[in-house]
Amino acid sequence: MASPNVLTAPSDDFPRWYQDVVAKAEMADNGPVRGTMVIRPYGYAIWERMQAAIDERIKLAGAENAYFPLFIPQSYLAKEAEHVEGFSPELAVVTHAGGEELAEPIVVRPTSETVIGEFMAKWIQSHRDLPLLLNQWANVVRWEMRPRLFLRSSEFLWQEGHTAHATYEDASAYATTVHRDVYNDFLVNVLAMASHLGIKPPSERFAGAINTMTAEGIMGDGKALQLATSHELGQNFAKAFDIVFQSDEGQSQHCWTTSWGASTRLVGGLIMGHGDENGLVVPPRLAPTQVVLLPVREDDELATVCDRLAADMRAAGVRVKIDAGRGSFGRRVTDWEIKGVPLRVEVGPRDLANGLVTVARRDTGEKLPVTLDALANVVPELLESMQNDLLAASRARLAAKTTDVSTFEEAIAAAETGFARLPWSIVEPREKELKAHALTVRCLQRADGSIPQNGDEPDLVCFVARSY
RNA sequence: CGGGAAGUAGCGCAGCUUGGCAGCGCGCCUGCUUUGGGAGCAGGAGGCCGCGGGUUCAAAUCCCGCCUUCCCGACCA
Repeated sequence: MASPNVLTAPSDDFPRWYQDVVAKAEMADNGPVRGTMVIRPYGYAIWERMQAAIDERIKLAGAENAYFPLFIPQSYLAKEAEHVEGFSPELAVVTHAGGEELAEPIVVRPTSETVIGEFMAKWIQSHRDLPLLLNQWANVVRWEMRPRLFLRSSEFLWQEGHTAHATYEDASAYATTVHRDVYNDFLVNVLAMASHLGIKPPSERFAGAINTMTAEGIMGDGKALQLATSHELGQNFAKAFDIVFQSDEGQSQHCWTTSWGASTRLVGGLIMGHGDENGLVVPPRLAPTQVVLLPVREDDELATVCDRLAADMRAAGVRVKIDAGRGSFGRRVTDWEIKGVPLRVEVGPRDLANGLVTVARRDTGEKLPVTLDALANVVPELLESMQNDLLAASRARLAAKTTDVSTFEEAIAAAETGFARLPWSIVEPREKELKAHALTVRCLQRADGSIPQNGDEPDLVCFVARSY
């Protein structure tokens, strides 16, 4: 595969490998202000495809896109006690504007529950206005002490959904639907990433929520990464912002609200979840470029063949790029491997003499000869197999890195390399002790693996791990 | 924000101890030869030595402050 010294080996120094991939796959650069991120075209193309896939699912779940302001009056944050307490340390606050000190400081949104709550209160009058299902794609700012590209930046991009419902049951069911049909469906069917779905213990809950659902993935170094979250906010924000409706019996009642989000952190999850010693591995359904055609040298005949093959594949719905004459063959191979393009088609005179090209899979490195005429039929099948194999590999990795244990001490040992799964009743009284080992309870599940309604259910199991 | 390390060409680094011409490898540009796993030769361009102040005849080098990056903690999508 790639020559040594192109990338740091992940087994050697995982954080350095991650940075190498981000830099050499041309995903992102650090911005000039600490914690800020410049997302480069290739990284942004991946994010755009994530956005499209998530947005499609959000709309299928019935939510509509809208946009709320970046600037929020500081007083709004203060209306919900837990919310302001949770976010205060991370806020960026504007005190001066227009050359003058502001009478009331303005907060740069860390999340939009408060400002959206204010407008939900205005828009909702009747039970007929419910449910109100909103989503926005936006940037948010949460000041970070220890930033890392994509994983933790002071400004990041995300979608945040905000909904209001007439009853607890409706709100809870909707949050669960989003978690399963938007997030998990995206993770499984597009990102090809297996995760543990569950609820957060109270200590890890979103500030102001009564329940937080999470999808916890496993990274190449055995650390957990929260890939998406959905919150039931109960009536906390409805009471703080007077989001009330008249029921069909004429009673004034507070709504039940939810919020849910997934961010550019998913790009970090993609890198660390699927990447290998040769760089990024992008699942075919996500990949901005699914196939790269590489003529082995600059040559008119090879170029003609590449053009024809590209046209054939595009007609079959495949996203194709041709990379000719940009340096040596080996260099181009390595560059596209680092970028994780699923399939590479090598076009050279030796194969062509036999009517063939060579197709190489990024995930397995496997190469196979394919006839020119068959390529446009074979490629979609290969892409589909690779998509399925990546998901299977992710599931196998998650299973291999999840260890069932039965004591607190065993959990601490097992969490060195991944998830430790054990009864919540064993961990709950000693949860604070985990901190000393840099561990947290990532989520709670029912014994059958399903998502609990709340943390009060008996016989829950928990997953303990190191995390990002 | 606490502890540690570091910032010199696009990237990786040497030079700093003992102050005295700004260096190396890769990349980049031009030309030629090449191209089936990071090509070769020749020529060339590229620097506020992180920023600001101080010491000195003289600072990449010594001193002070700040900024940024990386690692380990505390906080988090």
